[in-house]
Amino acid sequence: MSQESAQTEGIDWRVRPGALAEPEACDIRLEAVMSALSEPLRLTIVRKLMLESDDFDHPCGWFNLGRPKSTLTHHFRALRDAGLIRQRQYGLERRSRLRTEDLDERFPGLLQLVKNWQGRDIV
Amino acid sequence: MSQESAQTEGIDWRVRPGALAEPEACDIRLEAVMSALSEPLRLTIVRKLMLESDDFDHPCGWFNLGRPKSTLTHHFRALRDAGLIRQRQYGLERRSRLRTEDLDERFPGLLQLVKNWQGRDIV
DNA sequence: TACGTTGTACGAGTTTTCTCGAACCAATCC
DNA sequence: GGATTGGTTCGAGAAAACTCGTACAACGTA
Repeated sequence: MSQESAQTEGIDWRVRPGALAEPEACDIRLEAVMSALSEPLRLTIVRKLMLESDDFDHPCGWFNLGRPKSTLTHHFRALRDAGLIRQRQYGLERRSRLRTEDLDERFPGLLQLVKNWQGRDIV
Repeated sequence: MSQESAQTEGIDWRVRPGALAEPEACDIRLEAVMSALSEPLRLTIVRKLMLESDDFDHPCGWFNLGRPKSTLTHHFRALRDAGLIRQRQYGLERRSRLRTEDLDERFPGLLQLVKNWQGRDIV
């Protein structure tokens, strides 16, 4: 899914300027969400967004994940493609936020599972 | 994890005769569960067990999945290793049932997500 | 004993995912 | 302009997952 083709896929970039391509809420698939959350690093990201974000958007650096930038790009893209996070361009930074409303509506109870997760320390 | 070593891992085969090695309820990991459920065929299996099993155990053939036997072995083992199903040997058949109580206790709401799943038809 | 049934183990081929370096791009700031 | 910053893309290597054929084992039955 490219940003160029997103217009034809129903995403209105005039309403959410700077937003990167993502699936519509109704197109978020359970398999994709499960797959995205099967990775400890991505679980960490989602959980941190949920517990510490205070409704603001955060750039990748905020997460302190201790991995090279290209690795982070990979995982954030996986989360965005699966419909878990929304990313917007703010100047240099690409800020992420959890799609809480969409996920709660589509998969009620899912985020609570992530919230209760006790992962082994990765970082 | 082999059946031989399971005794030392805390599974008491005298209490659940014929049961194959599986993780204890408290050892079921969210990542593993998510990974197991990221596969449409396995989602299908779990959902079918949940909706149609009537509390009985079912052999692989019951599911009518239209895949070679070795493929099914692979997926059922993945589900068992992740802690989603329990398998017991009944003579020739290896019957599977969902670990509903364990899953509801450990990850409340998870099974409901699977229940609501609308997968594309695979079979 | 021979056969059909249910399922395992092994191995191979294919595909996907993860990881990360290197080069690069765009915005900001001195 | 030049350096810094936050991030992308590409490509490659390594690891994992999926699929399936083949061979095999155990059980029941004719």
